[in-house]
Amino acid sequence: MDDDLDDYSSRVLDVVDAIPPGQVMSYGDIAEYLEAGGPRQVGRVLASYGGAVAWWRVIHADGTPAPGHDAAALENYLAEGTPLRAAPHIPPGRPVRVDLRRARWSGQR
DNA sequence: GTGTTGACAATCA
DNA sequence: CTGATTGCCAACA
Repeated sequence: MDDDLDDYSSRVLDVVDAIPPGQVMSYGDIAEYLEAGGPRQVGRVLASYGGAVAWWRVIHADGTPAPGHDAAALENYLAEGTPLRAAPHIPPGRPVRVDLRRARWSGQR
């Protein structure tokens, strides 16, 4: 089955896929959780193979979603019930911000 | 082998 | 809050 991915990439995708709805993890958190690589490596993996996982559940340490489709991420957050730190009416030019205070998932809870 | 780039993070101004 | 700077780690030319 899908052993085409590297060991590290497979692990990252596994963690992202393990994030429950309504929760999110920052790139650095995933790297720390895996005790390997760094936030940049996690971003690289998602940029290459993230199309198979809920990449919108992986965001920056500031609470801002990844580029490419921030609007899609917002739709997902509203659908999943992710704690956002902004009104449902987001005017253009306003970066979406997730309430990491509550949405941060420690891989265990 | 060296230099640059990148879906990052933390600190300082 | 925004912008600039530095550090970290791996992939890529």
